[in-house]
Amino acid sequence: MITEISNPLRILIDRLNRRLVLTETDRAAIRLLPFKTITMERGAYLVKEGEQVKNCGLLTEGFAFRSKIVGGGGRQITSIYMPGEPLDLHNIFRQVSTHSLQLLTRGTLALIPREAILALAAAHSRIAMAMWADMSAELSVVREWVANIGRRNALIRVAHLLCEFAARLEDAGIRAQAGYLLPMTQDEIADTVGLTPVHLNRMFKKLSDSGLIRQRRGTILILDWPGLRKLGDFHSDYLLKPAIPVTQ
Amino acid sequence: MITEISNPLRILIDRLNRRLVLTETDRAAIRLLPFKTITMERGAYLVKEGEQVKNCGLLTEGFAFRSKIVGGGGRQITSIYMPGEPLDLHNIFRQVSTHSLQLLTRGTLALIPREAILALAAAHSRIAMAMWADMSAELSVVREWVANIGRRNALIRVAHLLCEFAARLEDAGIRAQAGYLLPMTQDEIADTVGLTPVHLNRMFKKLSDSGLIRQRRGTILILDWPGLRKLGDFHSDYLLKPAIPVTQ
DNA sequence: CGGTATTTTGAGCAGTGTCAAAGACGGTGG
DNA sequence: CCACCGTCTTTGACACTGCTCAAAATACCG
Repeated sequence: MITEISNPLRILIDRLNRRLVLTETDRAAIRLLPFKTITMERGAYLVKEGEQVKNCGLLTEGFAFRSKIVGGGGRQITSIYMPGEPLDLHNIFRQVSTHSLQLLTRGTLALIPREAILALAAAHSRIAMAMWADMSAELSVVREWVANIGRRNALIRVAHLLCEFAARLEDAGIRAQAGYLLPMTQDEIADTVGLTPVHLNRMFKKLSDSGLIRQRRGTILILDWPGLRKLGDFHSDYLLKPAIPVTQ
Repeated sequence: MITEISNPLRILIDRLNRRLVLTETDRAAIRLLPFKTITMERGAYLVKEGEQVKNCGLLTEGFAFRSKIVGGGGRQITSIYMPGEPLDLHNIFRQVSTHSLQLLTRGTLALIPREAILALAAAHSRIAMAMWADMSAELSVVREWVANIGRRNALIRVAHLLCEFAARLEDAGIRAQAGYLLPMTQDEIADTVGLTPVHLNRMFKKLSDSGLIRQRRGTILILDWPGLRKLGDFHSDYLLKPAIPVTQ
């Protein structure tokens, strides 16, 4: 039972199937993918900026993030990945990664050779489409981040991010609307929303003081979900929607 | 000859082929896609936030952009599209658009029914993969924008955007490194880089004063490309790379 | 229990935004 | 061809958000 659930390929199938309904043939093909499982520590690099990408990682446990270092030395996090999400479907079409991918917590990954994924997609169009759809969902989130960072002030920006995490965790089947474990330091959150750690901290305090959340290291308690949602200008419509069936 | 070149489906084939090499069968299938051509004025909406998406647009002439309105009324532009680029491969997997798509200039589009694209991709895996790869390239640009807006100051941010446009235009076969027509008002550019029009204007002036560029309405002359590149912390590696062949 | 990483607070400052008005440009109608 | 008008750009003065630097307080870990 546990092996069933924790089988990485099963997780991948479920995930893709939520994007676009797969046939039994598709599923069977995915189940044949070669992979190896590894466990890595918090902070470990899966891919470094400028490195060759050989594998596509599937995050079976733990959290990860993608980041980019700019000229001045600043770091910007451009995606956060939650347990069960496939990584690096992104870099699959390029030889060299343009940013880093690291674990936010200790985590377990299934590494699938890039070539195997490409061959699978080439052989099964629905799988290619599901991966395309998965990337489409990710793009949608990244666009929202552009809007969030570009056009919302610090307080709203932080509130928005907290809402997004809650919503995505719920999507992943983890109850989070009342609060959740957020395995990020304030430094990391600051690099996600384009603020200074110091200023981020002040915004957290403001959110706490207004009774919307309560926070301890790594934990966010949401005391007033509607309020946080409203303040954060959060509308979940940019997130994943139910899969569409493809009638061929 | 002209019909050859301006045939929207030929443009689409070329574009996808740059992402991932297509076979003759794939090309033939694309050539059979139904489409209708329309010409629209500057500012016209292709899709509005919240609207149903029925077609996938291919921009044969002109420029377009995608934008999102946030709660406070601000607008953030999340993508700029150049002539020859396919639009809305993005929204193809969702019933309702989460942002608007508008023309930046008068432009011509080929509208291809969403269903036809989906059926095509389902029937030809390489085409699905090419579209996926195309979206991957777009995601890469949007990520860079997150880093640009989140972690670079106003001056660098603007310089970076100007470099990106030059590079993308060159990619599209338009000589631009010495200067180009940039069909955007300063208001629009400001909404792209997350600045106020007033402040954007000052940054433009600064770039002019330091001899890097010269600008007149809608035209950017690049006087010192290496200098602009350096100031703008611009490295083109996040942009489109040559297509990879798929050996199946 | 000590050492290190993280969070919190303070004070002062810089960068960017706001508001307002003047200039320039480009299109239109007479 | 000119005058007018609306849009876009430019400039100024000032306010405020968010950043910097520095230090203290707190949590975590061996």
